[in-house]
Amino acid sequence: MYFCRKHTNNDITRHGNSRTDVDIYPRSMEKHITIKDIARMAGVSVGTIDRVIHNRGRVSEASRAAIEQILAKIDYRPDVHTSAKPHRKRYKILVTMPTAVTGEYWGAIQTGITRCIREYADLQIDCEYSYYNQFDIYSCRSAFENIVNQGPDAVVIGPTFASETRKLCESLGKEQIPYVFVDSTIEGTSPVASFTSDQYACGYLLGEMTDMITPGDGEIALFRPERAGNEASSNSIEKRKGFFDYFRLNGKEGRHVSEHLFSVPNPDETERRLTEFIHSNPGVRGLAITNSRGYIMADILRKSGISHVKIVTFDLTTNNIRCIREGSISAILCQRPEQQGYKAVKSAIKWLLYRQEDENIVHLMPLDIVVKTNLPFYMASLNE
Amino acid sequence: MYFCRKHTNNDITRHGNSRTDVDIYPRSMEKHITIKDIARMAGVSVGTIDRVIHNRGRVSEASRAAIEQILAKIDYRPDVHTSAKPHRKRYKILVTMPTAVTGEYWGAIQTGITRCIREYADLQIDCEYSYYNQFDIYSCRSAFENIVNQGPDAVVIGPTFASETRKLCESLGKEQIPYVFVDSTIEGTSPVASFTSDQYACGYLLGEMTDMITPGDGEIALFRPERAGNEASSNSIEKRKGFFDYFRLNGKEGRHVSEHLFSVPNPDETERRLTEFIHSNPGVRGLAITNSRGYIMADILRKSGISHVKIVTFDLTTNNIRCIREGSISAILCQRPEQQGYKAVKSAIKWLLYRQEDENIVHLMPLDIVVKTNLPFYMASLNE
DNA sequence: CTGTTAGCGCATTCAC
DNA sequence: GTGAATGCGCTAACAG
Repeated sequence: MYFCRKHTNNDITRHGNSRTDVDIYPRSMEKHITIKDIARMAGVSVGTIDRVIHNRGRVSEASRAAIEQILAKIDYRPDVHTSAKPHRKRYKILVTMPTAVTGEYWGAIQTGITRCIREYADLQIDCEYSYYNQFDIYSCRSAFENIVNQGPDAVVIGPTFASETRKLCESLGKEQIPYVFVDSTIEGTSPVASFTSDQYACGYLLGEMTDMITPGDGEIALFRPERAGNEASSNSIEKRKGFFDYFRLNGKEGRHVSEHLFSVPNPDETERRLTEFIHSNPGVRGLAITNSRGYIMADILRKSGISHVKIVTFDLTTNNIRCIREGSISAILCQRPEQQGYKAVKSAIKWLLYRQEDENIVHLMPLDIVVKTNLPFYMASLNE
Repeated sequence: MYFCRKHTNNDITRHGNSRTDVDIYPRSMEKHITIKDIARMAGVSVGTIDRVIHNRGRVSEASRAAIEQILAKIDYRPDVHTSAKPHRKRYKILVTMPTAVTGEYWGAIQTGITRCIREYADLQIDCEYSYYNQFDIYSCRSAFENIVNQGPDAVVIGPTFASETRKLCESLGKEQIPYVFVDSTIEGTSPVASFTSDQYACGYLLGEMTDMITPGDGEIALFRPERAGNEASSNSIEKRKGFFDYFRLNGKEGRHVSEHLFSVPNPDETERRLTEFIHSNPGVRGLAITNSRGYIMADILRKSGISHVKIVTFDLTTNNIRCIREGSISAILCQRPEQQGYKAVKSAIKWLLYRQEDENIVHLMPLDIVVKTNLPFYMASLNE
């Protein structure tokens, strides 16, 4: 593949009363070079150019060398739009991830995915989904086992179980099928790109925000989900580390910070334990929750008539949105799941069309801080 | 113009072990309808179709009616990529705004603009700039007077002076030249789109954030720039209103909030007055600045050895970035200037190419909250 | 191995 | 008023 991209030789021009300290801006005045031009330069036909550009073989070494020569010199960029047309190929992108529920995390990722597919509707792209139960490794395995034989041109993976994912990636690698990750990335694989966020930083920011908004002398409690049986996810561990590092590295040892587990599948017990905790620790003024379940805490506190405890949690889910509007949650940290989905598909498409890979494989999403006032604007921007 | 867009009749399909609560996702399986198809249906030639689609006239009423009939029924969307080719037209987009300085607000807007131009480099688009001095109405006037005679196909306007801008828009309107606004929008004009943020909400959020991070009993001081001579900008007024409304509408009357002016062109006096203010008001724990000059306050306080005062300001300028890294500024509120520039150009291009206007003219940007921890991720995302 | 050519969807002459 | 023909940049099928 030989798609040279030289952004360096844009001419720099000033006009009229223009003044600026911003150095360069492209004016794209140069004539766009076509394969026809290259053919003329090389003294061969367009067919030959096409063959060497796409490594289709059946080209003499002499021609190939000559053509690669000038290809290296010039700034040839194929007109991707006209080139997509002729061969009439439909690309099939397969998405496999935990079941997407509207208003929850994976639902947001899916929203971004569909938006991207829609935006590229001109191109012939099919998108199919294969969901699995993120709490059931067997469900994941059976989903993953059926990926390759569906003959996708590219796969978007929302991973949960590392070993299963690695196995899938290995099969995809053998078949030369490109794949991208959303939400998290798995070591020992070779994705075209992955869109995720720095979990340690998430935890650190959780610490910073909770510290910021919890009145000076108030105690802080960290709540982490209790994983049924198996070990905590690595995400959760990283977050925890970041959270405590914030206090440790910023001279906040004076702040009283405690740590607790809560059970997602068992809300009754959580309610009982939290209520008891709050009553026996009246000095607590800030609650930090490492996942999206902050609304559970908020609802419990509201039912108990407690309003002096600040809550910080993750993800703009329907319930969290409700709570931040009510004022029962103070801040929500978001990792732009829509954008993750959108960008994942976009990078897959770019790879399929132009074999164009990003210079960086891992894309860390920004960590957004959403409070009551900027919520509506933030939400409006998600659909754009 | 007759570019129907019906996203409604996408077929909805489920595959394999797919399960979801997210209702629709487009699969774009349908054959793409071409003008050839329409010609066949209408029993005319493609030329005729083209004429009615583009209102070029020279079509019998009978044909026109028949064609519009089926046009209304079907979901015809022109293949924008191939359609842009043939006429080989270069579009010239003219950008006029206050002088852009790297690392400051308008520099960020320009960054977004150039990024968009670069992204659409396939299309033949020239971009030229005409800067003016935002503090000098004559400079603005002379820049604006030279816009129309440069023969732009579209104009991006970063307005400062309302009346000058209105005059410019009027000329553009006469010439049928489309224009879009960045940063703020001017009443009484008809832009294709405008990208701005809700200034009242900015002020309100400034209030909320300052309140959140200023310890319970600390006093808060609002600082607004003093405009030399002329009245305060409407942006500034809106922000001020939002700021005080936050405290008023959220039962925060107990909080002591004072208001002050500072002079941008006269830093010495500002330093003197601020130092005096801080010393004579030892109860102050939070400073809210309605523009990007928070770093000035931060630097003054740092020089005075004062570290117990939180500062909240606007815009990710070089100086503010430095201060937030140092810890002398606690939070920065951003209105995504890069995205404003990017989207402004994008909407201009879309209009030029497809006459496609957004359903909403005014696009309110999200208000981002940047603190020390999420700063690096936020900055990294700006170039994507 | 290589050149030629027929499309792709659209806009634009240019005859009729 | 209308249709046929040409070109845009590229791929792919087909002759040599």
